Amino acid sequence: MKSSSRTVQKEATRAAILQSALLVFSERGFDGSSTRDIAAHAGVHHALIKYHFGSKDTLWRAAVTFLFERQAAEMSFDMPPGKLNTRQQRRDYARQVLRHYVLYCARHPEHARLMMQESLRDSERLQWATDTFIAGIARGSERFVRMLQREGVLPDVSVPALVYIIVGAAQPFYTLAPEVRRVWGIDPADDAVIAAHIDALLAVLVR
Amino acid sequence: MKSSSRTVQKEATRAAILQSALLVFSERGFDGSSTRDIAAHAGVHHALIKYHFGSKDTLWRAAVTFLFERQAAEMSFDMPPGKLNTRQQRRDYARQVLRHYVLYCARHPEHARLMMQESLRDSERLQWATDTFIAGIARGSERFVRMLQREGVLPDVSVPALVYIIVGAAQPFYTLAPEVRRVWGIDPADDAVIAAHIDALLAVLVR
DNA sequence: AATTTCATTAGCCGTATGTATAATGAAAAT
DNA sequence: ATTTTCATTATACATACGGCTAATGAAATT
Repeated sequence: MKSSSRTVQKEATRAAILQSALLVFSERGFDGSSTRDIAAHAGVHHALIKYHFGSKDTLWRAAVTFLFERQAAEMSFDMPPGKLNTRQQRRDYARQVLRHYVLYCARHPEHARLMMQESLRDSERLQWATDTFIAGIARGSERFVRMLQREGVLPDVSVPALVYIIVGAAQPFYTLAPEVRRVWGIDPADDAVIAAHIDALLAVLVR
Repeated sequence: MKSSSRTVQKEATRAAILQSALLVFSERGFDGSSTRDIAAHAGVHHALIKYHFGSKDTLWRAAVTFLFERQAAEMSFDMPPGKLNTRQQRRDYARQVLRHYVLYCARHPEHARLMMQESLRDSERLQWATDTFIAGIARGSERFVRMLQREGVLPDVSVPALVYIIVGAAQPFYTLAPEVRRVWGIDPADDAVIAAHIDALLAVLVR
């Protein structure tokens, strides 16, 4: 565990580039982002991107990996063991999971922004992201939705459609925050606005 | 009304460029799209973009104008006059409007794709689009939602949140079609899949 | 104190970009 | 038949891009 002055600075530089990449990639997409912009935003020379990440493509993959690992760390879809016996308990659990998911979307809108950019068209990057992260999450979402369907919390309709309805109800309000601000004059980063959105989402989805 | 051989060909070229721009802009975003790509995809020389549209920026505005004018032509939020007296009539009207909106999203996924790309960050283009088109549509959506709230069809919660929940429930299933295909193995362009999505959306939203 | 390591920077290369101007040639007008 | 119009193409230009190599210099090691 070496933590020399140089090593610390190196990690700081790497982290700064990664954070800058998250922001730029999520707002401009892969093709619209330039490594020079990302480097400038991080306050370093653009050659450091090759040094720390190898290439623009590898940097993108590192950014996506960071996003999904953070999501896995902040979100936990695991059911509390043996505590989901009654229907009311499962409904409360559903509410809690949805609430946490919306809060994650609100706190980290760049996650959905970046992935959305890549999911608009098929590409090798999308294939890698789906194989590596999204497919597993989708399987978890499917189990979650089916459980709620068994309890009558969600209607007994197409599961993929329901998953995208839930995700679509949660994400766009924050990913499209610039539009929301302009059109509605409210700020999706405001805690009160987030609370109102959670209320609305739970009122619509959970019954 | 002149329709000489040259004029006809000119309009055909203009239309080909516009359609190509819709596709490329919607998949790659403004910064990620190149006028040479758009021209090549339309099978014409890239200098014709300047000739017909002036600049890349003006071409983008022309594409957006085309999208919203087509939406206005294909969608009609106007209520059938004097036919919305009973609560059941209004509920059926809500179902019909939502059904048509989902069908529009399914038929023309490039519309939401293109606008989404631009709504991820604030820009002069977003400001122009909101002022010119989106603000008016938002006001119509607000009236629509409030009407459904009065009827008890939608819960009495934040209107902007509800609008984005509805739009988010309808759009992403089609804008993110490449992801849906990879992750779920179904095709959101398939009529049966669309019908299932509409059923799911109405079951969740309209009560 | 001398040497080595290595994170960072400077700068080049081939290509791609948006835009502008001149050239072309077939259709339209005379 | 000749001239004019104008949609289209060819070409040029300055800038920006991703990727790469060499230079730098301060920290780490000897």
